[in-house]
Amino acid sequence: MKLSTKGRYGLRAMIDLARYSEKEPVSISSIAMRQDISERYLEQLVGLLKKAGLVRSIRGATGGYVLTKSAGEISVGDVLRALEGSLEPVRCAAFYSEEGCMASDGCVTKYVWQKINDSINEAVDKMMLDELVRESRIMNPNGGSENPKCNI
Amino acid sequence: MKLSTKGRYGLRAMIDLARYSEKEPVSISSIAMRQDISERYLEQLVGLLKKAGLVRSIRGATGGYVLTKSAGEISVGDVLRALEGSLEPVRCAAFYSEEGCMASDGCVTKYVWQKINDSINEAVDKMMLDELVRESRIMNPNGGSENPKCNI
DNA sequence: TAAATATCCTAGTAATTTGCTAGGAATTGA
DNA sequence: TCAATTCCTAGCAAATTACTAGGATATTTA
Repeated sequence: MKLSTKGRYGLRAMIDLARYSEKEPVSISSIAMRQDISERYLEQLVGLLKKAGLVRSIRGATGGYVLTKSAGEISVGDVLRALEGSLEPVRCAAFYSEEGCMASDGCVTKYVWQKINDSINEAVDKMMLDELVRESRIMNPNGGSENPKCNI
Repeated sequence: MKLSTKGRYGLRAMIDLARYSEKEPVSISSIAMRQDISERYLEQLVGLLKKAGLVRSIRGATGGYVLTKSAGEISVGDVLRALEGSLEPVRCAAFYSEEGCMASDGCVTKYVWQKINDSINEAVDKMMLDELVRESRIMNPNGGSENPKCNI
């Protein structure tokens, strides 16, 4: 039940991007430097955020990325699902996904997975990015990593 | 953010065990047959449940396993944590676990991981095993797998 | 007492997933 | 033109997962 580095790094990157993209587009390299994430790997993560429509890219020199919506309209859930694919604990946990399961009715544990799925989604969908950006400015006024010395 | 087969199979096994161990100990092989799980693999899973103190073993012929407490006193959370180790989405999400992280204060995302962790634990800790056993008897009165034809 | 049925313990291992690195093409501002 | 950027795909080592396997130990029953 662990989040991968995609989710962990990607959320940090997104907070950073939200924080620094108000005046001008933010480049991958600047996020990578501040957040201490491999530039090449981060490229791929931001690619996922773009594919999900959370960020927009500006190509060429002085290019970079900006949010497509305000930080107050983007939830942690939006970000994590864009990066991790889905947060459901089991491949059949979302009520709409019958993917590969013939049980549908006779399955007792499916009820459990759905409850877990619902509670995760509820938690992540009520945390919005602007709140985390505010937090970041307070905790780390001079900029830099959202989690200094974090080796997790 | 997926549960492994340990958690998935293990919870099914535990529901089965709770359902059939009222009169006599339940053997690994009978659970394995009903739930269609590899006997040898299931041995290991039940070993984890025993180590966590949720079941007690009776060795020798006619032996098997029984619950150490009533099914109403065992939560889904107890079972899943016994099997998966911890349900925290990131290794620093539980407020007590500073494991490997030097950030403690300056970390913005930790707040997010804690919220997710709390919501997962709240969900799994309020579902008790007896409820699932009741559900199982209704859905599947003749016994057999908790999730027939489930290939997940 | 021997056989059958259990749990118990540890090691090995193939397949999958993760967490990157690498190369290079395309775009754009100065 | 050139430097800085995004964009796209492939490859790959390390870790993890999901088992299988072998065999020791305990207990009941014939």
